[in-house]
Amino acid sequence: MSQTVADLRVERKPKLSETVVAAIRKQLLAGEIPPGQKLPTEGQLTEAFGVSRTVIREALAKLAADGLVEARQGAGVFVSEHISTTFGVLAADMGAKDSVALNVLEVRLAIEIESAGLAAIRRNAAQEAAIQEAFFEFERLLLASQPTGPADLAFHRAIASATNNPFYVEMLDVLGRRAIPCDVTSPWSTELVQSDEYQRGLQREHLVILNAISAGDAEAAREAMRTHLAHSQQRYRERLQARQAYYANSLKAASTE
Amino acid sequence: MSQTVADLRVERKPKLSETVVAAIRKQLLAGEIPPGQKLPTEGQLTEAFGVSRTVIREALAKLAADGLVEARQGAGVFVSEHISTTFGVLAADMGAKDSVALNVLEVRLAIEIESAGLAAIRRNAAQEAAIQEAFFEFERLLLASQPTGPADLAFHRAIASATNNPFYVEMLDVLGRRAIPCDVTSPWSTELVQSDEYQRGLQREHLVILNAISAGDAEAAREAMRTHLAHSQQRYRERLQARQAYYANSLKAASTE
DNA sequence: ATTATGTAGTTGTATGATGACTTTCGGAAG
DNA sequence: CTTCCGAAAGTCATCATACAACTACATAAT
Repeated sequence: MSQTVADLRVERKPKLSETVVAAIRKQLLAGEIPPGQKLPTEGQLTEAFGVSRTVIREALAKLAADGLVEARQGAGVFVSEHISTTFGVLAADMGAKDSVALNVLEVRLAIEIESAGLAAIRRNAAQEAAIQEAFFEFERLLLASQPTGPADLAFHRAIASATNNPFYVEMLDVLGRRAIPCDVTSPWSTELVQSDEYQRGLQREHLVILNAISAGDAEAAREAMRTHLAHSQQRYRERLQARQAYYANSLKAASTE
Repeated sequence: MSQTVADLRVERKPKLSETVVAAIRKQLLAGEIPPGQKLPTEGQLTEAFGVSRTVIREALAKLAADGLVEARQGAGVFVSEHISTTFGVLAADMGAKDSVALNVLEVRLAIEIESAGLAAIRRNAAQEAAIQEAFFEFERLLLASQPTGPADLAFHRAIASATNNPFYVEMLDVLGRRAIPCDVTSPWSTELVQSDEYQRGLQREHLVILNAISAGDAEAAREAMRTHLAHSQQRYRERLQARQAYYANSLKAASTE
């Protein structure tokens, strides 16, 4: 049997509750609702999201399982105390400075290396499918010459999700917002970032990670992720130097003019 | 009688779905349904447990969130393949808070492993001395039969500091506040934690880490830290179970009174 | 002022129905 | 006989509604 072809056919089914979970989680991590405060009632959320109360309840149950919120019968659903404060402080500290960005990237490296190893051990079929889907989405965008940044982020996020430890995802969300290797919105994102060769290299590294996770080899997955992020670090440094050189040149050009 | 103080006890309202979750989880742990196999349908479970489908669905959603099962629309609910490695099996009877603590501890594990590796490479003389100092301080306190918790924390903190990346220290502070393996202030910190043999084991593991960092061997440092924290995880689980047993006993004693 | 009580609001549970998807099985075509 | 196709049954996902249990707050009674 040729299962290779069948493996490529991975169509994911996003459950409604999952999208609601993602939306609410985003708001909670952004600190839009202070800890200890009461969330909107299930009825209000039902109207806001345009889904039935069943979906809302399932989403809230998932968030409660993750420890982000806790429901009290008759009173309401409340934001847990410890979570938001934990990550809110970190997020506040991370300014837009590049020196900070490099350090943050290094912390993110630690998180992702371990999450890759755990994902290799704990992933289930659906989670593995999600990782594959992100990989092929990257491939598709690359062939279509479209920005691949979101797919790259989705790839790493799917891996974190496959650890079945919600904190890895939250950490990645908080850290990733500051230091994304493929941030195409950055002002100094020149053709270097979007070059085909550059992104091909990314995909090669992604493939090694994907294979290791699929094979359930934690050690190999960690090592693959380590080299991948180490390379990302290197590329990031090069881009910083390139920008620095650019400024230096423009400065010199201005002085000679 | 002043029941207000006694309200702190674990007289929470057990939701029906939680009961069902515990029952199914126990069956899964017992291996009554082999991995990859299909669970009874929601309808069958409603009859078996005598509750509504709402409760069954919520219970299954919680189990799916823990990574124990996965539901495929139109097909059924199946036992996940990699059960033994997830935290779900540990969270059998413990509350949500303990489960969160274990997850946080796992994230801290990722941070510390990498920080050990970086410390081995980047440490300067003063930082290496600080690590050694913390190590010997632990030794001194141990011989003096005094609490070693602070020294243990200082040891890990010195390593994080030796990475020359301030975020590692900050990260450790934030996470450590939640789940400190050597929290002597905990009510369930019995003689198990303070036993000489227990702390001797800690020191042996510390020594391996210290040697690797001094030798500048990043790989060895990471591996040593990994085993150290993995053991800490194991000890933490045992203490949670011990506390659980303690509460069960006190409850039984209260009922016979 | 304090206590008791009621009332509205919220979450927890039950029930029924419908849509979407998967599997299975039988029949038709080759 | 084998292969392909489609109908049908089984199952989860979602929706809608209703009631029960509980909480918080306002109100009334002492």
